[in-house]
Amino acid sequence: MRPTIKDLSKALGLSVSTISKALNGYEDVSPETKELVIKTAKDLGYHPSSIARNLRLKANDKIGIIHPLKSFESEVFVGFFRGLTMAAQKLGYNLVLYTTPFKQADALRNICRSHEVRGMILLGLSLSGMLEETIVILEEEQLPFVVLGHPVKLANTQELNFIASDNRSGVLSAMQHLLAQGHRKIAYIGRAQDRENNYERFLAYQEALNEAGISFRLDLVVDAPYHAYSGREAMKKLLSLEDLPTAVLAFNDHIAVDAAQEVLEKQLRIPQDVAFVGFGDIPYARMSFPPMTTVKVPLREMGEVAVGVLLELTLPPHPNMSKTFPTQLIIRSSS
Amino acid sequence: MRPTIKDLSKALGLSVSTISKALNGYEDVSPETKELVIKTAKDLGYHPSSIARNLRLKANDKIGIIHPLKSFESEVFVGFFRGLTMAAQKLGYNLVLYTTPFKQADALRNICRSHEVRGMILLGLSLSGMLEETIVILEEEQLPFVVLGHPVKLANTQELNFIASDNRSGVLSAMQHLLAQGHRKIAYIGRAQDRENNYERFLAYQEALNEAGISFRLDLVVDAPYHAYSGREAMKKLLSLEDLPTAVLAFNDHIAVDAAQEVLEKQLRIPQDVAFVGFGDIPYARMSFPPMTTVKVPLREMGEVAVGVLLELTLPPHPNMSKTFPTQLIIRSSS
DNA sequence: TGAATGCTCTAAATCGTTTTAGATAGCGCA
DNA sequence: TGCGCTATCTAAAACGATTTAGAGCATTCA
Repeated sequence: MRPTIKDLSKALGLSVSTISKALNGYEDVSPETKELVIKTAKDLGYHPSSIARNLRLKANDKIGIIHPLKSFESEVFVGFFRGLTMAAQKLGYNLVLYTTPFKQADALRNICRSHEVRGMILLGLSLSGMLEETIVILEEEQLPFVVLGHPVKLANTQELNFIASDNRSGVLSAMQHLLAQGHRKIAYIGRAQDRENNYERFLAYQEALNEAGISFRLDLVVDAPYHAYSGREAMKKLLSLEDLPTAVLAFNDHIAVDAAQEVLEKQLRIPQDVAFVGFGDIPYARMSFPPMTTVKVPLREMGEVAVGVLLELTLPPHPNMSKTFPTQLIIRSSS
Repeated sequence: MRPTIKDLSKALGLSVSTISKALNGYEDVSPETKELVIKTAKDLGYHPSSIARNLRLKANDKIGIIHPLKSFESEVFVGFFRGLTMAAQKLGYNLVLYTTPFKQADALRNICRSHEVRGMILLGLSLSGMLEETIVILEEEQLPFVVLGHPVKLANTQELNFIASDNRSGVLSAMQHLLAQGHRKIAYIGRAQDRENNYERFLAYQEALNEAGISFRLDLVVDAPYHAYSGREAMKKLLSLEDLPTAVLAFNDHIAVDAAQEVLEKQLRIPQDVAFVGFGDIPYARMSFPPMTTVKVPLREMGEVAVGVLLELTLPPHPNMSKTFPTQLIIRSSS
């Protein structure tokens, strides 16, 4: 069995409290004792039990992440994770992954009350419809949390803290890029009916068309559900039109790269026949052929900031700390 | 403040121990009392503190993962994470991410002794040279662990448990595929000097050449260090040779796709001028252009099995449980 | 000399559970 | 009536730390 503070106390003939104080830098321990305790602790290989400490202090060095099972399917989420781990590592915290769906409905309450994490970061819950439910519980339990990845505006809740990208300006810059190249028939592949990122990007697409005096064509908007081949399927629909688009703006890079594949296989050229712009700048946007023009979203930075904001939330007072990150158009050879 | 078991005890006029027993299905509590306690617990929103339980029971529902900061850069690791989260979720465990490098050298000892995880899964530590050091500590602390992703054979340690892919048969099948197409000048891009996966794959490459009666050409082997563009750089070297290779076997898909890009930009055709085979079958092997022929490694399954093996290790006795997973050649249009 | 002060140290409570050992009461039976 | 048995409940210790309140002792000052 590993030595506890009691073993150390016995070994030195000192009280448990003196040991604890010596180890935690209290003033009322003589320098000699302090030194002796530290040395003996090292010799015996003593390390305090973080579980016991947490119980006593109601504190901990962990940050929870609530995320759906499929998080690791998406390069975007992986980008967030990159930032989350970096920030956590830098600040001395560890990440605990709580993968939804939870077994029981109140497993989350359990976690909240057990003081095992300092707060929660919510990732990708909106797709599975878990977001609202989760937020209600977290607010009731008064556990700080941050929503990472998209804007969120809910009725019946306090003001929420979220970390999102500036979808509007991102799409506008992408559209301006395409418009400047003379494109007038620009298709959009992505969900139009959803909320959050989907909605904001689609809205901005329409706004850009409007601004340019181009009338919106419903047949140039194709829905792309969340699965691996939705880009190709959408592109097939677009290529079957009478009046073909000359450019495609996709909701994300994954869809864009997938759609581009379909175009290449049909022996069409990119960007001469169809130009492409994605969204996100995931690593493979650059690895794809041709390299994909895209709107860069600072995924890693957003993850890092999420951790920072969460930790600030743990120290009241905390005004709303939502942050929207600027995006940047990265022009590659697909457009 | 959240209700504790004491609050419940006061509210019901029953002793703390009765509450605890009622909630934990003991036999010496009357059915009526049991029902009442459960109902009241629900009404008051009582949930036991997992921290306190863990302290008392010296148990927990967490599995630790020690991994380098750059894990999320690699699709291979992300594939492992996919399996890890799936298995953990299914079995009711949560994952705790310990991102190396640790602050202090003995932070790991700390974790081991605090009983905060049931065991550790080691991911990608060999690259940073942390593997041996970590293993020594884990063995000293007697915390069960599993190495995921590559074979490992260390001196001075007990027999280790690892989860790896069958590199040899994977490379042999890839080489047979290329040889069957008549390729004789097959290049290899990857690290030849390293241990583990690198070494095994390179060895199998040589073995296949040997078997086919083709003499090994040193100029057809190009080192590819671990960074984003190493595939392109290696390919540049290969394309500057007098006697060009007609096929390329890459250490992994990332390198293969990157190298293929270079070929395409030089206006060469794939697979007519140069055929490609990767290793791993990460998602973008299929998304790349042209879709990449590759050796599929069951990343997700390996992650799942790692969790299973680790949990078995926590219940003695445990013989060596290393597992090597079969691979599968997936032929796409790059070859 | 006596009181006050300062320096170390310790006892004991506490965090929220689980579990062992024992208490109490009711009941049947001789 | 008294004994033993069963069914139900409780007291208290334990897990491993931190922290408050106070004890003991030497020194200093009036």
